[in-house]
Amino acid sequence: MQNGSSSMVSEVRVASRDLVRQLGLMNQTVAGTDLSVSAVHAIIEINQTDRLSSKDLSEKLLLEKSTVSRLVKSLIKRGEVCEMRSEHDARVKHLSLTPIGNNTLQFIDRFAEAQVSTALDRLGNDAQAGILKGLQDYSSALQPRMADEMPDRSGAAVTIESGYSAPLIGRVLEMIVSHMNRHYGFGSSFEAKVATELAQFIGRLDSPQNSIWRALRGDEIVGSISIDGENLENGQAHLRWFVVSNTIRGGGVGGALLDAAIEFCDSQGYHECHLWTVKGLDAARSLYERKGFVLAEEYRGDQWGDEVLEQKFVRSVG
Amino acid sequence: MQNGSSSMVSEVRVASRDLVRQLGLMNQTVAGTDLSVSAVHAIIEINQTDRLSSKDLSEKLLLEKSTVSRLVKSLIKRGEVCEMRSEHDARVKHLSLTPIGNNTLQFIDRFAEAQVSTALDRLGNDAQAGILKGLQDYSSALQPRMADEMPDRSGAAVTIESGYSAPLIGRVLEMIVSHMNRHYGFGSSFEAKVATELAQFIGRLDSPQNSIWRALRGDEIVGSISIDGENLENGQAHLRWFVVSNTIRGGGVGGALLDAAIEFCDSQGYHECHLWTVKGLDAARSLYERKGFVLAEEYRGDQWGDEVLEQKFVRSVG
DNA sequence: CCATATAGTTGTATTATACAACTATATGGA
DNA sequence: TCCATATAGTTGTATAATACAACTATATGG
Repeated sequence: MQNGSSSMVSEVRVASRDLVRQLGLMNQTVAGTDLSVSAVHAIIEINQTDRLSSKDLSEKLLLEKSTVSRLVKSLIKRGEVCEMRSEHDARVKHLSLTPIGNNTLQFIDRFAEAQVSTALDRLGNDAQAGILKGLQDYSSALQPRMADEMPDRSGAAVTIESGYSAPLIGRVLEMIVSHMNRHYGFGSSFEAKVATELAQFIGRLDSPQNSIWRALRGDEIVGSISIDGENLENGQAHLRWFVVSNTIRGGGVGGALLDAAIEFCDSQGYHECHLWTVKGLDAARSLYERKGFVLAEEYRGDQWGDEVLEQKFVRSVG
Repeated sequence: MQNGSSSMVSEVRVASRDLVRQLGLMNQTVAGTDLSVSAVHAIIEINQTDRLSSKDLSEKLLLEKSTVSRLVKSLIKRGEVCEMRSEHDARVKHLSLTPIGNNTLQFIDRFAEAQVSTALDRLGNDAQAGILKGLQDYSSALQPRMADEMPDRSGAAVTIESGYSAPLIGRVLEMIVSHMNRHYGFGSSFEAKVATELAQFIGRLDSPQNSIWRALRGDEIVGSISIDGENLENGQAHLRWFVVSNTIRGGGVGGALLDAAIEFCDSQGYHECHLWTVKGLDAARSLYERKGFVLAEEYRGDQWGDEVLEQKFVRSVG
């Protein structure tokens, strides 16, 4: 497992910050227009995709749907965009640019093209190609990858088993703690806390309210998830210690673990299943939301040691 | 003069947009925090520079001073930043991070480092280096360059002369029209308009209210500027047709032309000098502001043909 | 000494983002 | 077929950010 070197990472960050400033991304208006970044992106996307809906736009811009709804409304008011109700689904509206919107798009294109080509003209062809490749590699590498969307490089089959097998506690600790240490600097007190609670939980596995699953690649434990039915109020399950090894890419391991946990909750008749995570783990969030979890709360908390921005997700049954 | 190819430019733009979205730059909060992009940048800068003032910060972030003042005020209120009045200048306050601010900085660093290294780890060392170099090249190439800050590649001396010499109208037209065509798509009607007005103005050069200057490199006209004293109200001069050739880099040609025009205005007793420009020409804007021009108005206008976002700058004497 | 410049603050206006609740329409299982 | 639930989009609400302009306090140089 190779890490980008600390100096390389720092320098990428410096360059990224510089780009943000040069491109005016902190300013209220961009591209020589009186439009925001989001509005400029929206206009470009609306032009590029036939029959684009607000939902599509929200997904492309990675913005919340109400934000997009208001953005579209504002652009319609300016005369830049018009909408037409879909013939197939009366809820959906297809967005397109008006002639005014097309004028604005042309202006934006000229402005941006001039800006970029002015920059590129200062450099030779090799450097230009390097810029393009670097930007493309970086942006695609930044894409959140859901565990079950990436091809498994090892090619070995992974199975999901319920119950304990050695060295489950150690493996779970290793995977969780190395991740949290790397991302949040959590150290020994964090690991001690998790170990104590997990060990205590394993001692409670004989209770039908609790269960644990492990993902196995051969004999190797590469993932785990637990449902603790004794930790919250009656009728509420606590999804805990959900982790997939960094060596796993794809194969749907995370999704399968989550499915197993959810099926257990439903068959046990839990009304709700709660989990806590740290803001920013977008891949995990996507997976939770796909499985019916909804963000219930967000706060600064220290349940994992140091203070982080915590999110609580809840999946409710009826 | 080589242009970045149209396809190359488009692809750089696509990748840039994608980066904006992946990095969450359109979102209200970033880096797993409840802070804005600007606040995160501010915290990082305050940590990096001893005795940083608000003015310094405003220059680094490329944000307006009142925005920075409020941003700092907000961070102080949150307990992240403290300020200390300078011993040398009672107006200046030096900013530093509090222990709370340092905690936040550490969180941001970990978050960003994990994000970047997660992305970089997906790629080999060559691609990582390519990303870094591409980002660095692009951001530095995007830096606005003032004409008089860039070394003159030709090495030949440029002189400023007043009055007309052939083919002044043609050269001014060529420089202005190719620039505006490239940046804004202005075409034949624009050129006809400029030619008519410039030719008419040359016919008015015998009036002591008007004057024109040209920058000469040998016999070649590489820049020009005009003051039209009959175009606005009494006491107001109209600075028109200011242009420097793309082949000129540095040598202070733009500044020298502007100085000549300003000296003329002052000696003629004009109370004000007005000029119009297009929003987004940051290099020109810097130069104007350095010479005492102040943004007076900004609006959508079409004085140059197609509709653009126009800015009017005014330099007042007493 | 004083007109002017400068660093920073405040007045004012506008706008953008997101959580939550709501409305209208679609869907699929009983 | 019906109805509980899901979905696309809108609105309520709150908060915060950005910038032009005017102001206050301090510095500067003729």
